[in-house]
Amino acid sequence: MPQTKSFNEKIYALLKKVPKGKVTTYKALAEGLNSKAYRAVGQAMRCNPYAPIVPCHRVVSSNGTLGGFRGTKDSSSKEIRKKISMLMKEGVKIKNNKVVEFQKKLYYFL
DNA sequence: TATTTGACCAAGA
DNA sequence: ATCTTGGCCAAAT
Repeated sequence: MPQTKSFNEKIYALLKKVPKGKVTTYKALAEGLNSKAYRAVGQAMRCNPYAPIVPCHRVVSSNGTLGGFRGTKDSSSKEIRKKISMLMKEGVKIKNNKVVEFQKKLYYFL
């Protein structure tokens, strides 16, 4: 049986697997897929092309930053701000655009 | 089919 | 510390 699902779909599946209150990084997702397509991951999340089933707000950069579009360093985007609020509500605190103890809240796929 | 892009990462200056 | 460069991969055009 060939893999009918694209990489993107796998990413969504993995992201869906992440429990709330936890975060993951593009890298971790890629690694979970046995690939290094950090970029492809972000590219896929670019706009949740698949549905609200993909909690992109739970995805952060390897640096612990929100990642968020390369210019969104000050949470300019309201969407991002909203995501931050959601994370805070779930237990993930954000400080200075960075996840507090992000490494501790990181969800490991491996 | 080829080129461009993109919410990345790591290292170098 | 910030900025630039190179590299990586897949999806979109």
